Amino acid sequence: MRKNQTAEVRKPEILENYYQTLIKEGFEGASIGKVAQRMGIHPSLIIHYFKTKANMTSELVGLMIEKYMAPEMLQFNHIADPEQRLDAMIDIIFSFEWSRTLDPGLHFGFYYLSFRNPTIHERYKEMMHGFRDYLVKELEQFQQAGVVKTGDLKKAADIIVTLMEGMEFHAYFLADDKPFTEFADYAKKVVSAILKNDGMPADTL
Amino acid sequence: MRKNQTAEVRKPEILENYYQTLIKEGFEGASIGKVAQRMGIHPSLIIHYFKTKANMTSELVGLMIEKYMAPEMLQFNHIADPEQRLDAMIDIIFSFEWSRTLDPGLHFGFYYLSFRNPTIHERYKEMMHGFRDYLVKELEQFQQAGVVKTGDLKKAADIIVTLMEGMEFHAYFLADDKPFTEFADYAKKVVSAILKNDGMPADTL
DNA sequence: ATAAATTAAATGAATGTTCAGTTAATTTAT
DNA sequence: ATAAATTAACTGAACATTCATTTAATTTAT
Repeated sequence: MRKNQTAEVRKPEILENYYQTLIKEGFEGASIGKVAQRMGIHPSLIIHYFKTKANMTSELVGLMIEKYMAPEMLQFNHIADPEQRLDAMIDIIFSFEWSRTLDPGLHFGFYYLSFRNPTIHERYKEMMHGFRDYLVKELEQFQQAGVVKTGDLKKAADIIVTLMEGMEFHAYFLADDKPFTEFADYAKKVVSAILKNDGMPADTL
Repeated sequence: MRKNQTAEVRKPEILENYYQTLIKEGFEGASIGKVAQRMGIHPSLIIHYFKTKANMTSELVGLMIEKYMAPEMLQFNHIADPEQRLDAMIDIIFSFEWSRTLDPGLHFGFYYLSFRNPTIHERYKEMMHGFRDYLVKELEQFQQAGVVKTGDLKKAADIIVTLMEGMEFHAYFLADDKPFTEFADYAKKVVSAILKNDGMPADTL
């Protein structure tokens, strides 16, 4: 058996296998031993790199944030017309594919973990804030272009993120056999109405 | 020495202590031993009543659903004016107190559990459907009274439940130090606009 | 007396972590 | 350029715990 892998290669490799193990076994079922088994290495090697399981979990969140924050999907600079561009953005945010950027099961798992693990709570907050702030920045441009008319961009962005996260909840607990798009389309209409302010009185707050 | 209790008393007593242990220790930390210790009884007594830990967890969800489905808060038959009654209902659903009917940490925990435990998934789905259907029924009355003008009551109810659940997410990941009511008020405006249909184009779906 | 409530003791499996030692790669000194 | 020194990757075995569960015995209420 040969060795040779630098830490730079091994650590992400372990994290990737941890991620897959978490998807397969859940947080209760995912152990260092199983990750090691899956990789054909010794459990203590994982400890060697991460010291503790908690560290490894924390570093995994870091990796996930990177993935989440490099949104290849969210690129529509090729669309010239502002309204079309706005619609394209909303389309993507409420698309099935976008909702599956992260494994929904794990996503909920980390939510829950946040309630007892301050480090993960902080990291997840950063992730959500990052996306919200990105939205606000985008909305500002749409506002200048006259497409977005609502006044409180931050609250509008908050509603978008909240509804976006709610899509997964809805799909899992309320949608039954209905396709994802059905309710997502409705949510998109709501968001459009808020942003474009078609008699939407949300500004009269 | 401790007194003998009948199963009818013991079982809910154990479930209540399991609930509290879950809040304190989380799903990873809550063991039969800790529940027993907390009650001053022997761990095997818990097994005697529930056979397995999974059974106990499943029965706990049943108890929680009962609590959730007997909403003492949601009683406003004393309000005669339909619009005032509708507003009162929305006020309660988006209130801090309502959001804390169940411990939010546990709530998320059971969400996550649902992804790997079909029984709990089914029960939680029932719970959510139950609340959604209750809302639809209420909305029908408001519709007949002319207060609610939107056409698709089911989708409207879905949005309400989704936003309601989203409130907890928002409070925990986006709100920072802002009071719960600030964003909740905004969400209420959105919901009102959807229901009362002030130029809200969600119906043109 | 009998059945249910409760405890006692024990089991086996799985866990994260430690520690000592081995092997390969890299750096340093000559 | 090469041997020695050092660092890093890696393994193996053992650890101390904790866990859910089983079986058997004992207490208590009726």
